[in-house]
Amino acid sequence: MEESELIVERKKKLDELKELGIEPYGRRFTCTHKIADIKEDTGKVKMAGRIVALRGHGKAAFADIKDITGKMQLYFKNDILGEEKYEIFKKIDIGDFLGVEGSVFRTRTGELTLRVRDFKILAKSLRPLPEKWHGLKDVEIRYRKRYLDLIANEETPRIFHKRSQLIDKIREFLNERGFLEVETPMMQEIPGGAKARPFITHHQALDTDLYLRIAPELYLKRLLVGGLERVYEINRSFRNEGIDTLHNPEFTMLEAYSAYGDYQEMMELTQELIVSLAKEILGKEEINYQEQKIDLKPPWQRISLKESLKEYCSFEDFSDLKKMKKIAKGLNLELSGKENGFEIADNIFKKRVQPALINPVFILDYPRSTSPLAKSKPDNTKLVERFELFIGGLEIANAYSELNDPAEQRRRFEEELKEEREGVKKTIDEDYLEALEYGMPPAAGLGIGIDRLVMLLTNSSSIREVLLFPQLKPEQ
RNA sequence: GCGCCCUUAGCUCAAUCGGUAGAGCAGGACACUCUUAAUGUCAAGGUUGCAGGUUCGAUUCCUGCAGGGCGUACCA
Repeated sequence: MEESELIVERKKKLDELKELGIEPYGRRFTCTHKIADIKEDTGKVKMAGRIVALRGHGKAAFADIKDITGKMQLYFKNDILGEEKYEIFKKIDIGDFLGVEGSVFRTRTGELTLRVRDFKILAKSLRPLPEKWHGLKDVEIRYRKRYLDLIANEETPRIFHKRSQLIDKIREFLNERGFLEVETPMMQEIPGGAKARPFITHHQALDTDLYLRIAPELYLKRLLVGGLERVYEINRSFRNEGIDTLHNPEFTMLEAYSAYGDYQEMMELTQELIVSLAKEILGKEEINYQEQKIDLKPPWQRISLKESLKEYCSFEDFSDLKKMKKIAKGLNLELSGKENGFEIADNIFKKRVQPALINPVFILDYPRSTSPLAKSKPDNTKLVERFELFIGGLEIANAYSELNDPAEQRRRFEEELKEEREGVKKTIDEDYLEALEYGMPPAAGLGIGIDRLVMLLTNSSSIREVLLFPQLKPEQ
């Protein structure tokens, strides 16, 4: 590819600097201040950052320099820097990293400005930055070259600060309550804990196929067997499925398990956690998400799956296939005809009910057939003690009372085996069943999609906006 | 996977009922020692995503491909 004229120009300056004996890629520079800490009465200042704007005035110039804490104006003046230094300054481009030294003053217009007495080039930038005023809008470049997005769009670093803060607060919240953070295998012999298509990889030395985990669940519950009563993990899971605004092949999940609890306890914990996160990060209990106002004030509504379908679609009998198919048709749902009652109901739920769940709602009591790791309800073995949490129409959390009866668990796994699914290894995890046979305390388990929670708290419409490097097809 | 839409200068955007692309920013030259989207003057910058087709002529119309966006399906 032909090199752009803009790059040629910058390389020319690079060479000229080298000829003057200036190293354009500097070393350690010790700062006395970050930009945000600089005040009018701050004396001598040494700070570093990236030049983001230049305004020349013949024998003087203003520049804006940016560090992680903010932006400030620099004033370069011929008779302060000296002729020689000023000539070097003229070879500075927007995008260069500079270490500067000087004293603070206010300009005539009142702007806090650093009068530069000396500076060092810390890194020469060879490529032009995106436009200063409109930023970088091309979504593809924003995702592929996130570093440019971070430089050009103020909102982007803000999102990732919030994301980091959120995960921090989750850890704090759980640690305070006696949960132990653990790390369990991402490469698993039998991918369990969900029913998604896994990624396959191969270990050479062991000469065995391994699967990237689709969920950490079965390993975390082995830890309950081992007596670690409260454990959690915040890390990636991988699902080899379609990519859209809510799904990325690798995504971050919180899974937490609490011995001796049940899904009711988890509802309390989940509600408390999310409310406290909103308060800490946004400073309030109301959030705006995609033109919707969401009120997080507890207590949150709890309604069974059946009741929700009754309320929004006026039917409640999962065995009435005829009626459900009619409703599905009315909603323009494409059905293959092979779906069972719940699958149709689930489709109807997703199309009709879920988008209406703006304020937080716990949907309770799912059919046993779709929840092979959940404990049945004592009064109705067709249903399990499970909830999903919806906020802003997004599925945010999934939790249940954990099934700890090994014989029942085996029957559920066997039921599951009957369902064909392409690309999913159909193997019963005997090791897990063995662990249950040693005895696992009754427990509550919770999974929260961290990416979606971040979407909610940053008002992002796509999961890609909250992932630094979302998955895209390779170029070309 | 399917459907619809998008792709023009480094960036942000114009334009063409088919007649050969224009501006701002950035970059270059000159001027300018308090500007802040600095200013003024001048010059430069493009295989209009890629490959074909129709046409005297395609950036525009058509087909295919690539990448992206949105929707839909899979993701219990």
